[in-house]
Amino acid sequence: MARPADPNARSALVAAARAQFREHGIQRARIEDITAACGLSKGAFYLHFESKEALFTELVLQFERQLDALFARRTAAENAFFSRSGPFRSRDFADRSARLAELEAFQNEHDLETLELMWELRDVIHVLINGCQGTAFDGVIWHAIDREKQRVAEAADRLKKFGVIRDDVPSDVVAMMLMGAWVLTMRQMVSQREKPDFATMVTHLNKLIGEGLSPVAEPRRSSKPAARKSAPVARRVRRAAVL
Amino acid sequence: MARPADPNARSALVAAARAQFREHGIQRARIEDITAACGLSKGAFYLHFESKEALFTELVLQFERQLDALFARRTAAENAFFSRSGPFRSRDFADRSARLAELEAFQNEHDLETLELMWELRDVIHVLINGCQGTAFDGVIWHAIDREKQRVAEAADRLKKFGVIRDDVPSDVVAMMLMGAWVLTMRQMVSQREKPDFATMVTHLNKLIGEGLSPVAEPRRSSKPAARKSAPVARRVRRAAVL
DNA sequence: GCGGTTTCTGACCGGCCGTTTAGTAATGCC
DNA sequence: GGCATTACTAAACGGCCGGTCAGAAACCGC
Repeated sequence: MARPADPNARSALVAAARAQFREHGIQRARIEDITAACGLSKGAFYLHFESKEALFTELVLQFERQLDALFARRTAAENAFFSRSGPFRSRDFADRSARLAELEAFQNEHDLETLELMWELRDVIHVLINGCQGTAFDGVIWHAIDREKQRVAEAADRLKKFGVIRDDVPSDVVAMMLMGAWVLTMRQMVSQREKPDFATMVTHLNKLIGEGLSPVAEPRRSSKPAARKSAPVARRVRRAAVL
Repeated sequence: MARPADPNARSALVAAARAQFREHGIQRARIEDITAACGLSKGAFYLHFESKEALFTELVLQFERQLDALFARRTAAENAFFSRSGPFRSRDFADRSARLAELEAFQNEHDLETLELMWELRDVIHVLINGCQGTAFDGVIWHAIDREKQRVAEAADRLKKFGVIRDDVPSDVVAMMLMGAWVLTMRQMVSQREKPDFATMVTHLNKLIGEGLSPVAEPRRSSKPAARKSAPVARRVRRAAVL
């Protein structure tokens, strides 16, 4: 054998690199700063990594793999739910409620898992949002967000068909709001030292969206002036857009 | 006199620079590419601009000035509205509606103006979001977004106090959704050739938020089981978070 | 056409930084 | 301790590109 390598040099370099990337972006992060932070010389970097980009690629791939896995699981769960749950025609209120509670439960769980991943890799995400224009990673994060946005929009469409949510608000607007809030959440994470309370955040977010989406009582049709027998289950005051 | 300068060289350079910035970010945009796109030589750039950064600074300042102006006008309008409109205690439904309609009207108008500005400078915004980490412009756009977010949150707080919107959803969550949708809208603009239909987008966005925020009928208090005489103005089904 | 003036060119400089490499230090084994 | 082997260092290399400047070109008034 011979001189053994510092066993934690590599992970130290990764950590230091993440800090530098977060601070300066990929382009302006300097190798020498990364190695200096670990008490190593510039050249030592290349004992562990092919290049600066290779290191970052590693981080991004890790992020993408985990995100893909989450996405796949969530999509599968949604598909299973909708096919198993059938067309929701049931008038049985208890049944509907139970089904919706199930949907809510696993969506919430997936939300939290996703937020956890984002927290773990928040510095990488920050770079992917802010500091990779013109690099090979340009657009990676937005691609993921668009995919997620589309998933939400499709879920909204399905729920519309089942009459679970109102159909006079375009699904892509709904998706845009929901995912937009996620983007701002991601953005905030970077400067936070403590992990925020994701659970209540998700709850509030979904509450607001969910209730904004609940179906409106049908408007009186002037062409069909027949008196309704039963009161509508839900009534809603017309509310102005005031923000 | 002498040889006259090309009268539209400067504006051509600005246009070419914007395209390059949009494509590659500030750092990687090359002076030579900018000038070449105008049929000029590298040196010519410096006849018109101090430096690459100076050119971009000019664009950013233009953006900030206009955004500041819009923000100031909007804040002033809101303050005027709330102080003039008083504490909204009136039970007069017609009066309330008229006031809210007024609020809605000018918020809508300001939204559209702001979107127009963003469309105009969408390439600059794109760089401010994606391509300026570690530069002097790092955070500029997020600062503006945070300011706007805070404005929305404060407006929501005021409306809560007046009982116009429900108070069980945190104002900052509301603001996050609304501004998040704006961020995604900005993001989308970059790749769009045609100006999208801002008016209906704003309408849908505000409708969804507005109605998600409309006050819920008071829950029955078990401690005060006295029968209510009049039906509540608004009732809402509990809706699960399903996206 | 000519002189004077301003515009514009493009070769050049210089710094920065990623990457390489020749050399040195540390370590294990005998 | 000596040797083989591997880890690590630091100086040097080289490409890239922002910025400069000496000179060429264009233009005006005459």
